[in-house]
Amino acid sequence: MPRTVDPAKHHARRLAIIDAALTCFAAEGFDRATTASICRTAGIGSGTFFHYFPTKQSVLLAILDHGTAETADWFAAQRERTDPAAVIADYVLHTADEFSDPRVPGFVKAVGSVLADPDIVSALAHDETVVHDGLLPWVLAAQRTGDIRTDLSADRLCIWIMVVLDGFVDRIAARLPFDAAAERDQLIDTVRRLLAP
Amino acid sequence: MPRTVDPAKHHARRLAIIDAALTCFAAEGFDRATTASICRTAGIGSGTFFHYFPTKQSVLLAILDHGTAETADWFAAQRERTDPAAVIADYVLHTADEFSDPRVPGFVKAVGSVLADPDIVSALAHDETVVHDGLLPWVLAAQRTGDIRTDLSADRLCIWIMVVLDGFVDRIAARLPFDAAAERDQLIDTVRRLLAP
Amino acid sequence: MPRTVDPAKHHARRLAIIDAALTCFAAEGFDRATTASICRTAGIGSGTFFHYFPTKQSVLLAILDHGTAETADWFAAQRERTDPAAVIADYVLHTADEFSDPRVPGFVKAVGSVLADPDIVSALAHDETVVHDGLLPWVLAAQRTGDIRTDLSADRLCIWIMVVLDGFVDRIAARLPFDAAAERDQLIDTVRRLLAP
Amino acid sequence: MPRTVDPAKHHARRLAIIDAALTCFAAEGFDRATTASICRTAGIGSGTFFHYFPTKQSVLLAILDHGTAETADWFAAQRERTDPAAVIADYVLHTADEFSDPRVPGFVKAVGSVLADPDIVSALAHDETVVHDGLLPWVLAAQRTGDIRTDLSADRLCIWIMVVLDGFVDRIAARLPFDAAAERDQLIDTVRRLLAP
DNA sequence: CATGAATGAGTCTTCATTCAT
DNA sequence: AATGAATGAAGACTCATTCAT
Repeated sequence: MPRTVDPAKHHARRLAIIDAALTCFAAEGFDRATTASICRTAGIGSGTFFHYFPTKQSVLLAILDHGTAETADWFAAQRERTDPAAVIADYVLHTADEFSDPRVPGFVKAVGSVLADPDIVSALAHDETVVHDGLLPWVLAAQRTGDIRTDLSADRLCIWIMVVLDGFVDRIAARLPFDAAAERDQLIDTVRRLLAP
Repeated sequence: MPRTVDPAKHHARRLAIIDAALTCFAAEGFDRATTASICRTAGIGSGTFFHYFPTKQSVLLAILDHGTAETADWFAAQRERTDPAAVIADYVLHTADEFSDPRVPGFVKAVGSVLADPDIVSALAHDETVVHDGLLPWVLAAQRTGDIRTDLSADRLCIWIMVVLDGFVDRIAARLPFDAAAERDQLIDTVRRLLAP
Repeated sequence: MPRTVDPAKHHARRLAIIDAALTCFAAEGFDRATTASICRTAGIGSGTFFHYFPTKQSVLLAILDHGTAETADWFAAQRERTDPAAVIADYVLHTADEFSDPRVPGFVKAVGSVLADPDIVSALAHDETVVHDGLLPWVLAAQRTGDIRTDLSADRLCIWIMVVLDGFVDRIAARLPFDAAAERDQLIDTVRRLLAP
Repeated sequence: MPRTVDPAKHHARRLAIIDAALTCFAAEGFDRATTASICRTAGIGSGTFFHYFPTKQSVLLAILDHGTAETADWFAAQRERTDPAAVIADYVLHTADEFSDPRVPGFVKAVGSVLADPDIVSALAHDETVVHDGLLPWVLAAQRTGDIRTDLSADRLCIWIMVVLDGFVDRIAARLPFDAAAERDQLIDTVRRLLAP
């Protein structure tokens, strides 16, 4: 049965390429990362790369989609929880932990240089939506319980949480003397101060 | 025996090229902005460009140096002031206002994609230092007067102010529904919450 | 102990690939037609293609051989006829009819772009020879009966008939306002004028 | 005055590239001729090529335009002549002579493989129009003087002249034993027979 | 036999940079 | 000083072909 050689293998290799591309984009930026270097990192030939992805840009989109899906999964896993403020705090910490993959901050910067591309922008917008929509019910609930301030709409509070998280990742990416682990506490404290009634 | 026909003209043209490059980098990112497009924007020939700057990268450095110098000037101008908390707040607002030049957020993103370059990193580090050193005495003074918290070192407070500012500029650059003018108040409030004793 | 599961099936599939290749070459030219598109047209996998033909070029040769064989068959079928002038005229019309397969003119053009290849040139030369040798006895006979001119050698008359036919197919391939059906009469008249004593 | 370095030089080099491309296309066909080989033939760097022509295809168009312009010039030069039949005969011989450039027949074949491209088709259509419109008044005049047949419209006679010329060039391109010089007389005789009343 | 995933040589094209004028 | 023509290194992507299953 020589139909599809092995769907699992196909999927695994696709993931391997995505992973290699993430590494390269993070280390060199989108434009400077060559498909050749991605192939070298993934241990494949250039033909294989283009067998899985039609363009260099399309791997970037695949990475973003992958991240968005993971975020959605995370929020789905919280569905049964009852303490909204804790969920919000956990999300902040969860995000901070994701940044402990040393490639993530570099990757975030890399994406910044492709914001001219409408496909990328729309993928990012979708990701923002998923985060925002994931956070919103908990923020609303926390406002209802009086755990957090109500002078700002839940919508804007979500956005400002994301502002602080963005600043945090930027700082890590800058690789200045900034101990991400040590500052984790400060991050959660800052968000708490932001949300305090 | 005048060497250069007109040193003032030389300086003016240099600034014009820097400005054109800022426009192009902001709009297209560093790698995608071509020297040709910078020349077109500046209304000069490519030969002229390389007469003023040896490489494309060198204009980027010039832009960064220019920004750093302006920051230094701003802090120098505050030297006589007496209310440290107000100076800090003014710096935050001053920075937010700089972002009202629609090119700045785009430019910040553009720089993010060149962080592999040591010259750029060192220029950015210098800029950080200038901000940090500009802010530090006022933060120390404000701590001394009891206006702001003292549970965190002045050094780390400076960094966290910059975290929030970085997140703010990211959000503007993302061009999401984020009204920079309207959120200015929220920005200063967030910094106030961050610094509150 | 049958070697191939079914020799007839093998032959049929070979023909199907030849036909698909003819379609693709005609529509896109030899270089621009990809083996992938031939496979798609034939409804087979790329592996199968190379199972039947060792190279893309070899299918082209197979198409040419196929056409040459058909021409030889046509002439073989006339062997018993007695009116040489009519056979010549019929050949002209037969050729014109072959061009009514809309792929033929395009295919002829496609072949034109591979004339650098010695194998192709020799296949074409063989085809020319078959036409020439098929035509020659009838032209000689017609000269003997006085039906056509004798101031030119039979050999050169054959060639000039082919010149006119070539021009005709070119014109069809150009898809200019040239109604092949309507011009059939004109074609036969032109050949008649060419051959008139 | 360093404005335009030298328009004459620019034009000369453009022509040199066109000439080199003609050589390569004729020898290898459009698709197989690489821009690299054109550059080598023209003795320039690849950058220079793309400084003069935006794409490989655009040189092909330039060659076609060049040929069309020469045809138009030829007809313009005949404007004062009074013997229409002689002008027609001269055009046929003029065209045959053009084919004595050994590259022309190969080039004509090369063009055949790009007929999928609308830009090429439209350039060819324009060329056809120029020939047709150049020939038409003389054919009409020759019909009026009774020098040539009138049972076919002047329009169709023009087309059939082109059919014979096309067949002639094909034959030369095939490089079969076909002595173009010797067959020149036969060509003009064939056209005469075609046009005879 | 039939398949399609894997390959890498080869192509067109871009663009920072040089230099004669 | 200012220009823009010339350059060639480098990169994304295509596609004929191979081979394990």
